[in-house]
Amino acid sequence: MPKILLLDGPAIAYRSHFALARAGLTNPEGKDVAATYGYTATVLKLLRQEAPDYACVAFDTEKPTYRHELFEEYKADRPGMPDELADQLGWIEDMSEGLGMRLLAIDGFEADDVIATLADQARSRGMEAVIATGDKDMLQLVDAKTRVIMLSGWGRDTMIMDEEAVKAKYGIPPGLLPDYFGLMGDAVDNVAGVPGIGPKTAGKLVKEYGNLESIYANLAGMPGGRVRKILEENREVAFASRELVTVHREVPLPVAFDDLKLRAPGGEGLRDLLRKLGFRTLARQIFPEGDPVKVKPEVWQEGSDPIPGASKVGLDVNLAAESAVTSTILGVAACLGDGADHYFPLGHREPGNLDKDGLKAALEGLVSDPDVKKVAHDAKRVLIAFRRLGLEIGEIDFDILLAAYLINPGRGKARVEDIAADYLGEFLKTDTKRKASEDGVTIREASEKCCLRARVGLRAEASLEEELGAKGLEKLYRDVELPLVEVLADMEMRGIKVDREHLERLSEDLDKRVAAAERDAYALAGRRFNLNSTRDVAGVLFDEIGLKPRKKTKTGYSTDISVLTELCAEHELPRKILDYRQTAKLKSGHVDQLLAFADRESDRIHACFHQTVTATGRLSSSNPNLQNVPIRGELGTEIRKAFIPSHADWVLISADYSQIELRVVAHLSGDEGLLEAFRNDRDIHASTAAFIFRTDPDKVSPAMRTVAKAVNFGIIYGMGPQALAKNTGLPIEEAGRFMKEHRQTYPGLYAYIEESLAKARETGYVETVLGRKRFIPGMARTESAGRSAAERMAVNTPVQGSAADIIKIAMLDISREMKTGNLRGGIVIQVHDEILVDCPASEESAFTDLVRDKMCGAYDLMVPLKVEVGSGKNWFQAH
DNA sequence: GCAGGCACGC
DNA sequence: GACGTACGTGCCTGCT
Repeated sequence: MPKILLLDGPAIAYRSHFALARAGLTNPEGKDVAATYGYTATVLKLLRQEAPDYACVAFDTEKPTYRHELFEEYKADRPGMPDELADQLGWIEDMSEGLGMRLLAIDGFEADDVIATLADQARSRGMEAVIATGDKDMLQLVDAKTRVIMLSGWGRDTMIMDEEAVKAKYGIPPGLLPDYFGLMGDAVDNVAGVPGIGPKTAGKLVKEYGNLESIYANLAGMPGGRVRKILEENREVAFASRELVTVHREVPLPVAFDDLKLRAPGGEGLRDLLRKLGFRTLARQIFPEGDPVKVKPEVWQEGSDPIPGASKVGLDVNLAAESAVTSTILGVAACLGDGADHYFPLGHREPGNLDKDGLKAALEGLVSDPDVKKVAHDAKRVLIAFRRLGLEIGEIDFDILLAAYLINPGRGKARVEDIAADYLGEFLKTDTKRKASEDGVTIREASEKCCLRARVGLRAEASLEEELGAKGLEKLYRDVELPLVEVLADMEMRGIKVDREHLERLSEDLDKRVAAAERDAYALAGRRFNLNSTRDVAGVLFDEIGLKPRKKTKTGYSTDISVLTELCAEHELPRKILDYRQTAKLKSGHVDQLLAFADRESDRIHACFHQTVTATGRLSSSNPNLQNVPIRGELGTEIRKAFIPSHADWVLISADYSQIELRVVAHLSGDEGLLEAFRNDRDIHASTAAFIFRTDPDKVSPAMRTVAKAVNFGIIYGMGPQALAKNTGLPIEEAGRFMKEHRQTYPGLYAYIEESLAKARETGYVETVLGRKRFIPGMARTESAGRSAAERMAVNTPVQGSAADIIKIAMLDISREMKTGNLRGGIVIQVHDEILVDCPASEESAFTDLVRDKMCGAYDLMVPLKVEVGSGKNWFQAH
């Protein structure tokens, strides 16, 4: 007989909290995770013990229930949920879903009612139901096929209550329990009951007469004592109390019963969650362990025996620092499919390895055959290192980092250790006491670590490949992401040249401006203070000068840009602080950064472009970050002028997608109005303004366009009226009105948003045009802020991610054609919707056409893709 | 070494 | 009473 397990979420959570709150269980971040731990352990035990086919966890919502409406005092005396527990609810809910169960929380009803409804549905399907709860009211649901597991204190045995057990305990059948509890009342829930009737009398009455109706029907025949009198006087209370303790069995549920089938635990969210919570033991219970990953590195040296070839090689490079392009290559590990682990010490300082050419030749022999399958964690690093060594390696066939990223992009860069834990059930011990620099690390130590990483690649490849297939990510991986590795490697190695003198001048100039702003600020404040310290700044502004604080942060009063801007009207100092911040930030955060990263000889910056970091599929950049180079204002212009072509007779070409995200929105939603606007190449913001202000397109003022732009933009981020109001300076009601107008202007868009949300709730993920998936935990959260955050991600990700898909295809196409055409120029920077090319002036027109064609033709949307191309002697001019 | 506040980009 | 617009990187402070 199929079985459903119905869990009373709040009951298990509370029980875990009170049992374990003092145990001091914290996660690696130091946050209290006790309740979550207890909850998870309890649920795992129940799942193992009951082995259900279906399962559902019910939670209460923040909204009042019908019981509160019936009865004002209901649960009035009950203290609110303790903060430590409330803070963990999101985890508890995510954990429930991760373990394969559906989460249900229905406004207006309690978890009990949801459970009762499902128990009834199970019964009518001839199914067995097991309810885990701490609430005795639930016992009324017990029958031949429905059992209740009463959870008592932690560590104590739970009591399984079937029909017989209920009769044994209360002396009455489960169906009469509401009458019994109604008469008795319940102090905890503020259910009055009939005063003067306790368990004894209630039990006697119900046993003898049955339900309340029968009791009152027989009142006349009762002996005329105290009991009869109080029953007569409290008829209404008796019935009302019974109603309160009776569970509601017809809660409207948003899911079909079949949706409650128990899924396999897992989902990428679960691994993340377990890691974040630090539940290693529980993780091992859920994801069983594999064979340990062990290596016996053989350090290759002059005179070593030749290495027999292998069909598969796991590779890793040992670098002295982060940057693959610029740091010393200490060594390379090559682990053979079914053979030994080899380490090639190419750059260690230890003596005795002078035959670099011999080492390289041996290494190349292992990898140069294109039929040998090469596996690595972070193929880009390996590719760049091999190129710098001058070794032919061809393509790397599998990148476990990239695969793990596509399987779960929400996690960010997965370390080898993470992948080993998730896909091999192995907790690697790779913690090195010393940093992995060449100082103090012996070749022996380095080879162990490096080979271990390479070996994990070989071991994990199969399950990652399988997972890619299972999630429908194979094509995205093979056709887009893996080939993109080489494109990014090219970009990084090429680097972008900067004008060192220009930057140095700028730095000096900024220095003077910073000093001036500092002087003025001290003068206005009447004393010196630390302008970089928000705490100091707040002290001066709010305590000493007496300006009114606008908003708070966790640690004090906020002094961010919006606050200071507002305060400018009242005092001169905020203006100076803003000046100081802007110039100081630009200097240290941008100008000096660029100078520090520019190669001493070539003046080129070889930033890293990361392919496996963002949750949406975008690239990110670091060392330095070239994707947040200032663009606005005089200083933005000056900084962008520092980015120059690599040679005297070369140029920079910048190509920008125009409104790519809104075009993607038009495509995804198929909204008529948006499609029409883009198909006719209208100014989308002006066009929107005409609609929401109900005016002629040619009568749209710049101010109206700005508002429309903010609304259009906000859609992509799931903005609400408050945010719009703040953005535009409009009153909230007006902002709300424009959003409503917007909704009426683009109904298809809003229908699409609803569909996306529904899909995310149902499947737990959202996807882009190329099928890139992001798992969104928290769509079923009961706490509204947490749920809203999840919903915004669900809406934004397909938009941002599809745009990322498209520009990645364009980069691949540009790169391919560049190579077949033997062009000498190449891509040097990507900034989400912009590609920057550095090429000889003689290739300018070829590149201009190439970039435009490939960017426009990257993907067939329902609207055209528009690209703006410019060129010049620096990045500012090219724009 | 790490969290929080802030600011730059899309 | 908290929250309030997606995705990043990196500076600085101030605490441990």
